[in-house]
Amino acid sequence: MDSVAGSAPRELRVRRARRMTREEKSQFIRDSLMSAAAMTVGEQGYANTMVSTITARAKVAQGTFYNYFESKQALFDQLLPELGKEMLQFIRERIANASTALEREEISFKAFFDFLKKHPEFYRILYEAELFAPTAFRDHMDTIARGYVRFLRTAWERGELNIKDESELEPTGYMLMGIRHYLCMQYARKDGKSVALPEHIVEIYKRLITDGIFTVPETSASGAAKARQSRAEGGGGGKGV
Amino acid sequence: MDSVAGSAPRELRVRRARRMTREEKSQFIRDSLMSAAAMTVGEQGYANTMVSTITARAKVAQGTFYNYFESKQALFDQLLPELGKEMLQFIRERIANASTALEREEISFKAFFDFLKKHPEFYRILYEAELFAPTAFRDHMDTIARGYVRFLRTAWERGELNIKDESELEPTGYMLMGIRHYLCMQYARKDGKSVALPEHIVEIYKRLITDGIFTVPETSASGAAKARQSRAEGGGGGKGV
Amino acid sequence: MDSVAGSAPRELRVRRARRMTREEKSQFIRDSLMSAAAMTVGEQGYANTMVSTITARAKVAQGTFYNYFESKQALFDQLLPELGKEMLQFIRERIANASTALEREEISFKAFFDFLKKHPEFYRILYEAELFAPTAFRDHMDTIARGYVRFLRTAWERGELNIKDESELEPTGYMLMGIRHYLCMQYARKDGKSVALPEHIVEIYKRLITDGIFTVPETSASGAAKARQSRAEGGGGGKGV
Amino acid sequence: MDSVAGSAPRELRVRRARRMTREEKSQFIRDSLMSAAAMTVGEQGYANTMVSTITARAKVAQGTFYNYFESKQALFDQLLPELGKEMLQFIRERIANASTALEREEISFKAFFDFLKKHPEFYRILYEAELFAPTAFRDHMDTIARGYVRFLRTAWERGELNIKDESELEPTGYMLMGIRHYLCMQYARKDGKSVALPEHIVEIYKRLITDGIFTVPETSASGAAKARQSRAEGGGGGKGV
DNA sequence: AATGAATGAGACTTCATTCAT
DNA sequence: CATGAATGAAGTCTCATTCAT
Repeated sequence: MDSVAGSAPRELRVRRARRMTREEKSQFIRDSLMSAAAMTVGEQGYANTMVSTITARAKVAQGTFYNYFESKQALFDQLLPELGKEMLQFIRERIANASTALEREEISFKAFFDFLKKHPEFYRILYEAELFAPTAFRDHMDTIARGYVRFLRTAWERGELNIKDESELEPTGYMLMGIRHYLCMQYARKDGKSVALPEHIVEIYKRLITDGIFTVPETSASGAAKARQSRAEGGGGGKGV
Repeated sequence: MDSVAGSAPRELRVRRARRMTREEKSQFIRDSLMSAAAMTVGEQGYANTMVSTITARAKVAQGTFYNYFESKQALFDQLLPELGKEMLQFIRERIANASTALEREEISFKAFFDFLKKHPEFYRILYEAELFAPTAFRDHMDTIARGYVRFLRTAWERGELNIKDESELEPTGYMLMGIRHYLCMQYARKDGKSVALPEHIVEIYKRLITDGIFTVPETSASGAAKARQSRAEGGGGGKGV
Repeated sequence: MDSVAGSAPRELRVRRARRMTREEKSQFIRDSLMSAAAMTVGEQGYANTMVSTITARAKVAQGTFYNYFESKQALFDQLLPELGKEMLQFIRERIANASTALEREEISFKAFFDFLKKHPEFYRILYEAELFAPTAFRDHMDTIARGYVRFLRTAWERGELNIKDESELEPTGYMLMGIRHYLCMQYARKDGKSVALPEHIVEIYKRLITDGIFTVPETSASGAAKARQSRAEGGGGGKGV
Repeated sequence: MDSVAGSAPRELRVRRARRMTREEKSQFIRDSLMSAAAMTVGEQGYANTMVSTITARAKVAQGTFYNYFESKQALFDQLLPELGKEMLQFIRERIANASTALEREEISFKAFFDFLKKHPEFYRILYEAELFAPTAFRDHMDTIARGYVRFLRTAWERGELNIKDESELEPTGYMLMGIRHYLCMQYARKDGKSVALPEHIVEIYKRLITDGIFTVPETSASGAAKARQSRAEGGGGGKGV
């Protein structure tokens, strides 16, 4: 399947239907079902997605569904993995030529939202999976987290990270994932549909992950605090001194 | 109601039932229903929570439910607001004597997880509400975000924040909310139940919000980058270089 | 009870409540319930009349209902008899000074519709009773029919009726009742509410009961036919010859 | 469908079930449901007819019901139209060779009761529809009334009617309908079941619609009155003078 | 394999009646 | 007696899954 929810050239395919081998046809139906399910879940959520809706959309009979999937749940369990793989591939291609860790994270961050724009259904498929396809959700989160850990470890070894211990890598990854989710929820959705993330949100994201948010209070009088203080002066923008 | 889902000393109360006035009894039943609903949603999620389960748990007849709530959905819509208010109160009491913004955020952060430990059902009630009580969810999120904005603005005016423009306050709030959610999801849940957040996670959280994660690359050669560089030297801990 | 559904001077009575004896109060509540039931049935029909609606309207508690009536059905069973008696009384007063049978029937006919205008709820109370208070309905119909039989017999003995045998009296009564019902249904109802019967309908009614509808065909060549023929000529109005 | 409520040779059909095509089977089930509903409504009334009763009687699962009808109400709304059409067809066939208007009305009148004997359930289906399928009821009544108007107009144009103005046609139709209903109610029902209408009732009906009931009093001294007087003498049967 | 109708468990909700105060 | 909340039986409808063709 090229794309779970891709609005593939159905007509073309249908016209060729006669020439399809048995296996091709079988594959085509499976894809149709997955695609129909993805679109429906994207629009209505898992809870409101009925087998009858999926099959109607895929233009097959209800019974056919059960020739391809054990149950509705079985399909749900495959939805996120398939689309998730696509997403990872999509992002991977973008970050290929990033030089620094920060740059890479920025590209990845943007790519995520670009993917979402291309696959608006992904938002619900992903975030509702915690409830309706918990295993798939866990796997996906693990995969993403592992990816982060790998990436962060490399960066850390190059001194590009404010991190002391290896054990901080995973939590850091989850924090970044949480940020992504919430910025997505708040700034990349409109009337239940995915839209592009405003550019300035990207900037704010960048600042958080580079500069943090809070300045360390004077009282601690640490070297770090001093450095931060100087940074605040240099960077300007602080309201008072 | 002391607590929506408080596993109050039911037996004791029941024994006193005879002395309850009508109004007290009415209040008691409403509380029982809310409490039963909260517990059930906390354990099974909104989707698997049936009126019959709630009433069985509250030890009343099914019909009684509808003397107190218009519909199952009506109760669902009240679940998060009630518990959410409690949570806010709980946190507010803790942050009363925080001096700096950072300290305040830390206390608030910890308090959230303490509340969760006390009310393990809150996790699902809160995060599944996006699906099953969308209005309540939105309201809650707005409330929290507004709280953050207020708090952050004050901090910002005191120069305790790395923020240039007021418009960054809200996104910043959402990012912090996202972090909280994901740390909660990953580190404060065990077998579907809420557990305490490990102490070291708090530390990592603190670092992120103060120092950020990534160091700015040399190439940009900005003042901020320099400062950061010096900080990295002073603070030590960077593995490489 | 002066009137089942009479919009009696409630306020007045309430003001006097303190002076009511126990029995008066009891009577007042019963009347209120009957009245509330009558209005509700008149507006919504028996099927949609709930005990809670009745008691709310009568401004008493639900439980009070069962101090006055065995069950909802028991009240339903009394509704038609009470209002039916009123109707009969109302009509009886009007026909007191009719001289001929025809005149009497006309007055009675008109009085029925006048009563209906005064008690719009009577339509449903009466005609839905066939379903929801069958015994009361049967009794009512029997009563009306007996009244007709008595009246018709007298008229017949005076030679004012085209009837050969006593056994025709009852069916004749029922036919008149059916006519009344259907003219009522079709011409004295507007948007589910009772309205006045147009005057010309009364005229048509009169003609039917005096002249019949159909002229007897020539072929029978009976004396009656001849007479009728002459009547047709005299009365004019036949379109052709 | 041959007949909505026809107690068709089910067993025979079932034995043939294997040979039924899908469409036939589908039609068979729909018929079974309609038939079961008709019988049940005929016996118990709309109010006491439950989906479970219908499906049990039709020997299908409850869910099957909803493959054929949107809701219970939807079926109710179709019950009268379907059976009503049958009734009209039944009557139409009978009146084909009536020569005079009076004869035609007599045949139609009798045919109605014959139909009722064949379809005892029709009584409740028809007359309870005013409450439980109001639109269908109104439509049916309109149809019947229009039929009457058409028929009466023709008769009137041939001079077979005692009517002066076209506007009297419709009310006349309704009066005849009302008579039919009440004679049916009183004389063609026994223990809630439809039975044949006694022959002498037909005679009484005929007299009413030809001769009317009341004789016009002398005082008016009109030609019509005189004619009627002579008729009364000629026809004999008046009890005395 | 495709079809699409049949199945039936199970959820929500209503409301007459009961009952403790 | 009045109150009004509690009760629970009963009914409608949904939809995942099965099954005969």
